Amino acid sequence: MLDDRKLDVLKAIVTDYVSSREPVGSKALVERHRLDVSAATVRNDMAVLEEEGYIMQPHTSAGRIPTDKGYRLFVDRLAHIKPLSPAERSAITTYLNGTADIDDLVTRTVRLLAQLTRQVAIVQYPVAQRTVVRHVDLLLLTPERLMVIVVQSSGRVDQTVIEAPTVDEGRLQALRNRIAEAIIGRAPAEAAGALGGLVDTVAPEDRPFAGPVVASVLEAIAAEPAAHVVVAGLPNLAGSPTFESNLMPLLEALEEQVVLMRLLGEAAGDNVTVRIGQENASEGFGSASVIAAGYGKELSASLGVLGPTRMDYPSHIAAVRAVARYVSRFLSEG
Amino acid sequence: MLDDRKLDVLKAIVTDYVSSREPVGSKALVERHRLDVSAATVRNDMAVLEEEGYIMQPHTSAGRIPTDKGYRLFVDRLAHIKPLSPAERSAITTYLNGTADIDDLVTRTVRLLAQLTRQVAIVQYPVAQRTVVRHVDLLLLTPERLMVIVVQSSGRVDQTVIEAPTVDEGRLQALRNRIAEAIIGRAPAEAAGALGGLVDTVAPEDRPFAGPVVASVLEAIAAEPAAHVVVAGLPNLAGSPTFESNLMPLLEALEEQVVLMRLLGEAAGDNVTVRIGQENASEGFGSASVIAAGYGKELSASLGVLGPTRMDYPSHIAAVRAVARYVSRFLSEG
DNA sequence: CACTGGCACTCGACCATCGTGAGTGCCAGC
DNA sequence: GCTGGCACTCACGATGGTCGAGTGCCAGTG
Repeated sequence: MLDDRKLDVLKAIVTDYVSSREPVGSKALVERHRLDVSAATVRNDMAVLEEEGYIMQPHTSAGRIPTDKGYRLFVDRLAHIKPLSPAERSAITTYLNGTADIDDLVTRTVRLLAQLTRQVAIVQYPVAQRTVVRHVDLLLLTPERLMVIVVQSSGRVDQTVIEAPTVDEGRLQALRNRIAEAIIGRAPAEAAGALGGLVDTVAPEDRPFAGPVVASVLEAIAAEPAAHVVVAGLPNLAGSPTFESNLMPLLEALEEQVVLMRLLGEAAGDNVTVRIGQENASEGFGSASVIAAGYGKELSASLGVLGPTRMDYPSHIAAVRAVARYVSRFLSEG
Repeated sequence: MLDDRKLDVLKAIVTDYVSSREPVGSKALVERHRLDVSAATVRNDMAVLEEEGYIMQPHTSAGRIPTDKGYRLFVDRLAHIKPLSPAERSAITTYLNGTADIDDLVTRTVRLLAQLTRQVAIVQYPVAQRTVVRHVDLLLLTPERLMVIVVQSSGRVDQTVIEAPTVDEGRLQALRNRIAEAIIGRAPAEAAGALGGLVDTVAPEDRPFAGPVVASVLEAIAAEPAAHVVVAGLPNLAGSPTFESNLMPLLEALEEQVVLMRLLGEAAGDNVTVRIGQENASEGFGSASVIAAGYGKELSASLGVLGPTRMDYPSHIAAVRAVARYVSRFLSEG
């Protein structure tokens, strides 16, 4: 159905359209690519490609532009991932070296991606896959207020201030020790179970303060770390004529954490996934593509870039993959 | 120079232009406002106002629009702050009630402001004005790694994991107690001073691990909490023709924390400050106005909204002030 | 049979022209 | 000092015509 030359034509159309942003015609095509056939022949091929739904005309007597299906074929079979330039490679290392903590890492990563691809970058905060409770502290702030601190192996620290009836330091520490004994070294789910019966076993006179304390510990280990997402490179949207016309709904969507999460989707390992145009589950992203990859291992999540369907897939796929790998290495090395 | 009627005319021009977004002419003015004079008279007044630099014509034979100077006069002398509607008032309370922590408070506040004003909202994370060290904990994770936890009265918790030579629990706790004694209840600056000489007084054999521990405590209390700023309501920019033409530099600027901080400026107490057009220090915000207010007391910072110079000052000033006050109350009540 | 050159046709982009009307400044009169 | 009247200006939108890139089709050729 599609012989090699037709595939070449499609490939040429995609690359030309991506770089010129304008519908590409048969004549320009034979000039810019060594196709070794005449424009008329290319026209015939284009007619077939159009019939099959890989390309389309924005209006009669204009050049052709790729459809979602065309891009898909291009990404799956025609594009070979373009290795990063040395400059880009070194940008990644210099940008990420000297990272202080997770917050910093995420911030730097999202900026890096936005800069490398000149698209909108999206990075999800890594969430711990396995974590255990490592430390519990009860701390008298004032006679009526105490702070509950729970530290997990993931590095997560929850602290809550609660009101509680007056209690002396000794009984407080006794309670702390009992709680610590029950949950330290355990995963949140187990720990919650172990805490369940604990209140019943404390002396009745201690229950008024033990109750709230245990409750807040439970809350700390139960609370799903809010899956958090950060975005950078929004200015790059404004440069793209594709989006400029109706920026508003897009910007709106990009302020919604939920939408962003869905866009990144599930990413397994550091495989790069590409979602083109209508393939995106979310409303309003019909003319956008997302290139995403997972990163990290025990601490893991997704990152990616979003741009117009007319984007430079070979380069951007390489960039996303490289950044994901680098961040993974960074996380596992501490 | 400017009699009452001229001021009335200016006021009418500002309000009409804000609501209609179109240059306003003399005829429309007398029709929509009870000025009790003819259009010709208004034209004379407008000529004076233009001469004085309060209004201008985008082109000959078009209506007039206010200049920065005109808006300034309007804000300072003509506008009376419009009380919030009951709906808005209740929106504030329902939106902010049920706030869990500082993070949550900031996120909700910025969204609330964006929604109330339909402009870009900017909220700075509150930073502690006065804080004292409240708690120090040294925690053996593995024989070679220990976690240092420092809690300050601001609610801030720093935890760091450091590598240290093997040490037993007893000597570790002894060190903890000495550190605690030296710094608990003190402000960071004093505490740092008190810690300075401490290493010299520990037994020489303990120094290998005492050194790093003290260093990390110092770091925890020294580190300025990064002044952090969040933004919401960017979609509202896209709706405004003022900005739509050159969105890109604006979006770029709004991704820079430093720029945002400068835009909010120093806000004293909960006084509302208004910066109109060129009054903004930052480049590229010549056609934008910022309404900002401080909030909070011990924990304090600034918040505000950014929009086109052509914005509804009376309402937005009211909204910013109300939100700032509400958030302040929220913070002081715990 | 696939490819090519030629040709008529289509249709959006671009440009110049022109009428319209809102809005102005000025002036004489009340 | 205010008003009505009047001539003038100029952005805006509609109209229409030209231009050219690009197409589809067809007959001819190796």
